[in-house]
Amino acid sequence: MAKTRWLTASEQRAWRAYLEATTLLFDALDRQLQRDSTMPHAYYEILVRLSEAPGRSMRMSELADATRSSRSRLSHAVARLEERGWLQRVECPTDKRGQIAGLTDVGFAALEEAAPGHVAAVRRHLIDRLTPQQVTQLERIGSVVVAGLESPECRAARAAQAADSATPVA
Amino acid sequence: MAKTRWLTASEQRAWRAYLEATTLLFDALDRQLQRDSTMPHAYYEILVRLSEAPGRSMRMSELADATRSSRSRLSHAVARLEERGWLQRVECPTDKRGQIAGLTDVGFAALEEAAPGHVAAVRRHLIDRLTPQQVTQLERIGSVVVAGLESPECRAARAAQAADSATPVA
DNA sequence: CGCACTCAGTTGAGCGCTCAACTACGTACA
DNA sequence: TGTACGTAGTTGAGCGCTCAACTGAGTGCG
Repeated sequence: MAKTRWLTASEQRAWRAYLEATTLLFDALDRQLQRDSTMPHAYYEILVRLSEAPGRSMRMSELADATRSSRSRLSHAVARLEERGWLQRVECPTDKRGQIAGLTDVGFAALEEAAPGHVAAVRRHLIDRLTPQQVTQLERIGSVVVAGLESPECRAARAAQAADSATPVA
Repeated sequence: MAKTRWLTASEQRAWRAYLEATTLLFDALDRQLQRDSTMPHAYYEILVRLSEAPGRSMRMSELADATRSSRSRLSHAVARLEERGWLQRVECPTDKRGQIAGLTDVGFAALEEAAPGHVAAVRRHLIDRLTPQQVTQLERIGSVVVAGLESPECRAARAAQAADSATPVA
């Protein structure tokens, strides 16, 4: 193991600014959605992705990938959303292991009601505070980071838990 | 209520890239810390702030501000950390309402052991993927957002819950 | 002083998330 | 065809966080 490369002063300023901004921002957005629309942000994301999908429905694993969610998280979340009547699960006709989650009309209405307030909050706290250049910079930075975390070695690391337990002795 | 100003295409790309990057990144960092050092990132932050404070100790509310945490969250977290023997709470001599949280030697040792792996992960997934210009851009963007969310009206909104319940009739 | 108000911090219920284990179906290959 | 492995999704225990309510100490003012 090599000697630790600590962050330089400017790297640390950047990391902390990003960390604090994100903590405050996500907390604020979650609070707004929970207060005005009784859902956490993760649920909102699920509704958005489904609303954009053809037939307003998707396979569970596609939906998990689209929302950057673990399968377990999605499974719990969809169960709760189904209890509310916002989603519905049906079996996949071509693969009996599969489930297809579909947005109901009630769920779509809930999304339509939640969206304006949420978008306003995203603007107020983030987008409208940035210059157009900064908006572009943020997109580039985000894309680079996503690409890195989606690379084969990282996906493997995320699945490692499963791999470990599936390899009892060697 | 004015008509909703939806995000433009480029704003939406930026917001989603940032959102996805942050979701993946924070999940990865949390997993790494939990796996290698048995603590969530929020606990790590508490240890870091205390380790940097004079006497390795701070008032609870200062610590809450420094970590961008709610008082409730901090209170729960400090209780858990105290159970592990990493922190210790003592009464404030000048204000009997106050508590001072101090890092123990065991807690400091836990931080020293966790830090290299965590910093390496921050580098691997974020800092080392960015150009020096992007590091600077990220700092500027983060600072602007933090400033906005720390402004009077936003602090008020965060405290509104307390204010509401403290005003039974009006 | 006495009373109302504010501030510091804690508490417990409820909920979403993680982890690990599990079921059940699909696939490859001898 | 059988067996071993991979894939899709679910489940429950445990834990951290939020919200609201609470205790108890400081503060302002008649």
